[in-house]
Amino acid sequence: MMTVSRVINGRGDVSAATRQRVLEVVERLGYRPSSIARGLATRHTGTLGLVVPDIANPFFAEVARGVEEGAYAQGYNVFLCNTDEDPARELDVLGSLEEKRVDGVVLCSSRLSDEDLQMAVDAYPAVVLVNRRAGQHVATVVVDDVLGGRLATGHLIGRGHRAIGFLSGPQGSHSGQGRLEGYAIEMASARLRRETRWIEPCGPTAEQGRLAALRLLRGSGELTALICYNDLVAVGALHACRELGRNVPGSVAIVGFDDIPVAALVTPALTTCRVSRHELGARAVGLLLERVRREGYAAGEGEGASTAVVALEPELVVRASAP
Amino acid sequence: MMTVSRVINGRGDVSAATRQRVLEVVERLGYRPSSIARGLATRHTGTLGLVVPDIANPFFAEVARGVEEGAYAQGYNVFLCNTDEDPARELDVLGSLEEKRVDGVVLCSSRLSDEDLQMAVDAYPAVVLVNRRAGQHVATVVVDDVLGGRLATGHLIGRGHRAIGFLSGPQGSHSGQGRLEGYAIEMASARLRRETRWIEPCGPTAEQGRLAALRLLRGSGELTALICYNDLVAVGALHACRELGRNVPGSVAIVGFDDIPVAALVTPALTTCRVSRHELGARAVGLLLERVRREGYAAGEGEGASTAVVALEPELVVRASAP
DNA sequence: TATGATGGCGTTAGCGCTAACAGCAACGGG
DNA sequence: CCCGTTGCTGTTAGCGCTAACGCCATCATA
Repeated sequence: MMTVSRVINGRGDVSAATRQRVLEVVERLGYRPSSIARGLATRHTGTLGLVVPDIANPFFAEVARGVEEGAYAQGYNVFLCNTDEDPARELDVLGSLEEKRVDGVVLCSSRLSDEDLQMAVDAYPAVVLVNRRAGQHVATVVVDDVLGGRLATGHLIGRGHRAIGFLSGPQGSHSGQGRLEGYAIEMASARLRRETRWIEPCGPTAEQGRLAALRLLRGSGELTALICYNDLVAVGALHACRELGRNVPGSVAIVGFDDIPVAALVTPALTTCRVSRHELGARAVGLLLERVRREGYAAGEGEGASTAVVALEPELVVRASAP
Repeated sequence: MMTVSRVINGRGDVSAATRQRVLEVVERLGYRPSSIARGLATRHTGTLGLVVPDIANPFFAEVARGVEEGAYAQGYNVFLCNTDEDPARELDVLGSLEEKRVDGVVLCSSRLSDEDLQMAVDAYPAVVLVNRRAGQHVATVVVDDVLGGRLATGHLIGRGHRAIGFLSGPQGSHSGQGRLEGYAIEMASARLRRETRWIEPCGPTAEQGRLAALRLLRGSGELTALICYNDLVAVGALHACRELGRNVPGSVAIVGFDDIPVAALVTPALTTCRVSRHELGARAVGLLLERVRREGYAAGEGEGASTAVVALEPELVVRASAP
């Protein structure tokens, strides 16, 4: 029995002959070692938790893909949990993952209060946060939204636009704030005028984007470009321009964010700011597994302390709506 | 220890006083029973496997959502696995799920050969197939594509169309075949002429849809309507019509399949045939848990034998492209 | 009063693995 | 010839839980 274990885990010394014999029997019996018995004995389960608001949201679906791929490559399986943006449910799934004794957790866009988040983080052997920060010493992967805002704004300024509007998305949105900040920075550094009325909050949907764009364009006819919170809002803005008889990009240039699939399919195709969501997930699971391994194999505080906070840089995809 | 177990699982007789005392201690210690130790003892892990080609594909993401929701509601956690449409990888993840001793598996669009599929199905306590059949006695949830094809075709016929083209998608596609069959049935029952050249296969992308639509419309100018394999192809057809100067829906009506998010956002908005992907997942996990429980609690062949094959009925969403 | 039939709780064993150590050959250097 | 060393394999104990049983009170029934 012990020898079998040694063969299967490839650890310890076993003669080639015995190894061969064991492998044959294993093959013949179709024997599969029980991961859960092993987990009980070793205190490592080879499982990770992935907590997202909603896997049906393409953003998180792609992140999940990145996470799963990385985990699979290293022999881990991942538990998928949806929180529905509900903090109570989030706590609940985190609890169930704890009972399942996962080796680590990737926690996306947590809606937990700072204290609850801290408690949750402490409860696990390893945690990586995505799109949410919690102090310097907890591993985190975020999108550099300020840079995104700067890229979009800088591109438009470079094309000669001076009066640039901003559909800033939901008031509480972290990414919206960051993008707006980038916009402000770039406008300021180009010494361009900024008007508060050029900034219009809106819901994150095409319809709400359309309405907000109508308000903005009617109220401030001088605008020649619009930066939109995300691509759905940008699509709404496109519809608004059509309604107002304003040509895109001739009369109004439009830039979106995220590069969702529709972005390339609407007419005119959207110029948009993208970050690889797949990479977001891949980096997160990379950080996580690094920590899991350190915890697992070298319990002695390795102190190799890799970067705890990774900020992914977005890039601008230039298409017809703002060439 | 045994009493604690009884309290936590709510089974067996425990006095109210003792229960209270146990619960207090559990609370104070922040004790979490180990799911894996329990799993080892009971041979039930409270975990399910979900195997999909690619979670980044919105179709499967929504199915996954349905599955996860149903599982969560019943206290199960789900392992997410991507196969990348690669049979070898599919076998591999199925193996790892087996080692994790999942209580059941939802297997989506399996690319396995019939024998491999059968072996995989036999290896688990419970399996439900989605979008793939494997004999009458293995539980399955599928989309009624024939009905979908009939709905799309019937709608067009009802609007007076007589010459209806069909962009039938990839040659090997199961759903494409079904939809085409529905088309044939409906055309026949309306005693309409059918031409082989009205049927044009194509890849499942917008670009390939565009090219196929160009071929079809140029070759058969008499067509007044196009049924498209899916919405992406339909978007391509829309572009093709624009290129050919043919108004949609005035000169050509277009119907797609799936109702992906773009469908409502393009102009004109797409008439399309939709089935709730969320429900697909929900039904699958429903069937699965039914079987898991039967296996688990009443080992005696309950023979309650609920329907093994569920076919979900699609519905037509009428929008501007084929009013 | 003897006789079950409970209700409440403890004991024992074992789920399937692995860590840690123990044993035993064979071998080479002193 | 002894002793350490290395290479291979077996033994023991225990990971944290629960199934199955056993034991003792208590209580209603014959």
